[in-house]
Amino acid sequence: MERYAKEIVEKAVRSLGAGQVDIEFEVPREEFGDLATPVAMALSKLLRKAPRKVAEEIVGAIEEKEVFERIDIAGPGYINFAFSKKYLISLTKELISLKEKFIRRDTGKGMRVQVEFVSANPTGPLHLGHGRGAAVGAALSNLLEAAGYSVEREYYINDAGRQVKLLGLSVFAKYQQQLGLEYPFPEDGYRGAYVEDLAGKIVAGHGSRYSEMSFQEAQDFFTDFSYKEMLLEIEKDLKDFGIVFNTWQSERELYAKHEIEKAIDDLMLRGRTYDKDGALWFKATDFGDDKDRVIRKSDGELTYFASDIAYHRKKIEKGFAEIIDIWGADHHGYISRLKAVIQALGYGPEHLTVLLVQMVSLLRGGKPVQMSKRAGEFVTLREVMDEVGSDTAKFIFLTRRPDSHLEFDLEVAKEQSAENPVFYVQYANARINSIFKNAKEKGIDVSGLEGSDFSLLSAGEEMRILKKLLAYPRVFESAAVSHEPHRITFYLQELTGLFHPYYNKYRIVTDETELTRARLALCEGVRIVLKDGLGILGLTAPEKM
RNA sequence: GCGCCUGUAGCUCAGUCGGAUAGAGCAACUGCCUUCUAAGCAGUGGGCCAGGGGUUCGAAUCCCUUCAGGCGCGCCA
Repeated sequence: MERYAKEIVEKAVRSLGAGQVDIEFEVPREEFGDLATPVAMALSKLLRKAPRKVAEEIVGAIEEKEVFERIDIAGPGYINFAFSKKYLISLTKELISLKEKFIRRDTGKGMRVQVEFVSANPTGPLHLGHGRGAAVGAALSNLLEAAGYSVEREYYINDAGRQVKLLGLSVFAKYQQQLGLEYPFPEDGYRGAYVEDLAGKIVAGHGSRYSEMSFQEAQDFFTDFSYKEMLLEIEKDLKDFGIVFNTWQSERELYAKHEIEKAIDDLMLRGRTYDKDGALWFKATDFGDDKDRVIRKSDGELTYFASDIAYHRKKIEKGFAEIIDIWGADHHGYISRLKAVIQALGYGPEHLTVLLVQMVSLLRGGKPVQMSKRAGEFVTLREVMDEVGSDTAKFIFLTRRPDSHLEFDLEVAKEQSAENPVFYVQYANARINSIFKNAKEKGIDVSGLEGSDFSLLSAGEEMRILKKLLAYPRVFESAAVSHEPHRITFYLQELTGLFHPYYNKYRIVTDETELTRARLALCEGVRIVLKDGLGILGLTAPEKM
């Protein structure tokens, strides 16, 4: 509904000869109307006329008067629009018959986008911070896909570095110890209970077969076994959390397919590297990074950054129009060097978007829970899923801006469970479902509701719901372009915040068949939008609660 | 020391790229179930938008600065 209003106002402004102006709309407080624009105030300086005078001229130039019930000039120079009921009804009918097609404008036009998220090292189970990244990444992917982009959801597996080897060593040490042998546990080894479990599995499966070996001899087996087990667990956790990936990119594979050398050669050919002190450096400072970065150390080992270069080069080669990386905020220092890589490879820095998801501090009953993967102290995503439920956890993650710090109090999340906003939203869907069931039992025809007589909807609550429904495309669109799924979450709470009181005050299914059908149509609209929003957020839409 | 993020109701958080009287949930208190689901509804209270300067018709929002919290600054991964 905003799109059309915008065209109308744009036309009017143009006819005043004001040239190209970006027309902003906002949704004002109800008594002012449905849409408002401060454009006259912005123009007043340009045209050197009083804002209210400009507003009058704009209003005078508007031709499509029948769309609006009234157009007012108010305050310092706002133009407030109130749509005519007839226009609102025609749009609502479209919503009900066209469903998603009405909601979505094809902004993406099939452009390919990759969203990489979670990408936790397979050296331990996923913890709560990964859960936040997963919820946000999945929701963003869904959002972009719905907006017409072709989205690839990728998980990058760090299966090549020192960390997985350290996991292997940790398990090896526990294995020896479980067999009653002396073996020093590595200083900075992984200490979680899952390391014992991995060792136990090897003892159970292979007995003392590796007890006489040095780690040197056994490391391939221990490392591979351990990280692959962890990866299986991670995959299962994500699956149970309702997160789907399309591709899993292994770091080892980059090595195996010589992608690393190719990438380094590429940068060398482009003249973006140099040798110093026996090491190979990338000239990150050419593209605004603070310092140059080492690709190959003087001992010949490649750095982790070398893999990152190859990995991002591969993303580019796959031909994505935009690459989105979702990282924990503790990695923010790496943005500039990777943007430098993108540019060194000949692309604009905007080709890569890094979305930072801020840290999650975990509390239990107001007291902080220390999180350290190495020390084995952490609360896993699995535990949180079991304790508070996936939908609740996701909802908590998705009611915050990704870049705001999050305090996740397990006790509060559990206590609130009964009163949790997620249920409030889902409950509306269940309720509507129940209403339809009731209507069918009473023998009411619930098909072809877009053809019902909407003019029978006269209550203020009904018009308010209707307008809220029609505002959804705007919310959806803005959430997609700004990469902020949480806007959907808040919107759904507002929508259901209108629906529940309405339900409570009015009876939907009555003896008056036509009125019933009109109200059912309104419910149908709510249901369409609710399901769409919940789906994007990756939440279930239960039919019964 | 430098860089990034954050500071809004008792708590957890929104605030539509500068707009009208700053919002929601939770917590607290008072009422509502013979009627489509009470995971609901009606109502009450609650704020120097961390502090201070500036920019302009107009600032929670932009700039400067101070304070507080978090994170990051390796030939680590």
